[in-house]
Amino acid sequence: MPVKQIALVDCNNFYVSCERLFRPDLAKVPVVVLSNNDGCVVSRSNEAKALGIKMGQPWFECKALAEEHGIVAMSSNYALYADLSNRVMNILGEYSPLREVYSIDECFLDLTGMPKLRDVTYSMRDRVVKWTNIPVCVGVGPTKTLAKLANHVAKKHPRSKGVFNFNDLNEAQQTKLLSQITVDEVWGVGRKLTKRLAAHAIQTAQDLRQAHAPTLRSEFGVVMEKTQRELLGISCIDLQEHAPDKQQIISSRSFGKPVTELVVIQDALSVFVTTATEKLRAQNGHAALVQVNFLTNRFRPEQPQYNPSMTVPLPQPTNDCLVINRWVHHVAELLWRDGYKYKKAGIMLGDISPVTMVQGDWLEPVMASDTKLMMAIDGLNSRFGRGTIKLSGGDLREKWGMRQERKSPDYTSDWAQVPAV
DNA sequence: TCTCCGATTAGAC
DNA sequence: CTAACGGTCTAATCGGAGA
Repeated sequence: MPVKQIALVDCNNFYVSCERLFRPDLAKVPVVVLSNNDGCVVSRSNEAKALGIKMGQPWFECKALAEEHGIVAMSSNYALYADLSNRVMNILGEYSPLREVYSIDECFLDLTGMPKLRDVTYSMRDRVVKWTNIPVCVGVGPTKTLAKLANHVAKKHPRSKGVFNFNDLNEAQQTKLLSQITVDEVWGVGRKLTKRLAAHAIQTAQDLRQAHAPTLRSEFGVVMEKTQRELLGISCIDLQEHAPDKQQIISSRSFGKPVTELVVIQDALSVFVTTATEKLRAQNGHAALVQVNFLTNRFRPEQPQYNPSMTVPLPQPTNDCLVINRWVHHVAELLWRDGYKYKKAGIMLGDISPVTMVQGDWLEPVMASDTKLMMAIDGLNSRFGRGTIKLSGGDLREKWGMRQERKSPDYTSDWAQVPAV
């Protein structure tokens, strides 16, 4: 069996690249995109990276530097990113039916056996930029982990012109390359493991590859063992063409300002229930438990802290937002304590299983009336926009909604906001 | 003592 | 001028409860 050719295509600075699409004036300017609530930096242009802005850095910490250098910061616009992501993924899907959309900006493709592979990978890169204006890099290797590393090489070395194939290296070249890559660049090795590995004198990808396997297994567990085998070219992580159904669905948000009233949190929770049950119904599931939690601001340790959470089993599994909302509101009352500044709240739907049609009659499957109502709600919301039909009327969003002071217009979902040509 | 289950940890992006 | 540090998800592992 020939060696596999697994490609990882990764969009460069994805959110920033999306924002630049409709703002060509930002092409050479340092740009960052902020997380929800304008909290921290989640995407940086190369110029912003060069100025020392760190991934995940709180935005207020960057403000002085930003003003000094004219860094442009944007609130995140997920509708825009999701739309552009779909366009990129559709283009890539034409190169191979064996495609795993791994994240909003990354995609694995199995290109094994493809003639003129080198030309194909360059063509992918060119076509995506040409058709979407989103620059991407392509890494190829015999396993997903090595494809990831190859992508890292493609990004880092300008000489590669955005494409790098690990399979083109001989044994000695592989060893040399992996010795130059620190172990924290390896997929699955994060901050904590990097430290623990260092204690075993494992500093580079090559160190990890040639470490004593049984020791690695007993000290670091099966995940690390798989990572090592993947570095050796033995595939342990399969391509997942179809995303599996979710086992749990979370909806939570930090508030724009501290919340001190139960009704305000209740209002937020209703919105969370709406979005969570929409996702649940989209995968044709129902949940058997729901969890509610509140959090105070952990970055203000001088303020009184209270982070309650309660899980309730539902008497019957359901995906009905009205039913779940009643439980959530009830639990919220039980958890609530006056005198705290709440910073965040959320719900989690768990113990999810597929809905099986209730068979009441051999000819006519019975559909509960609440199911029909939910389908009607989903239909209207998808046709006329999310929020057309929603729970609870209290217009309290202003009291908890997130800060988004620098959001770009909805270019791809609202004609009225597209700039005139 | 073993098994099950919820909570915790570590990772990714 | 407020207030000023994300959100979702999975798999593995840990630790206590109950059989």
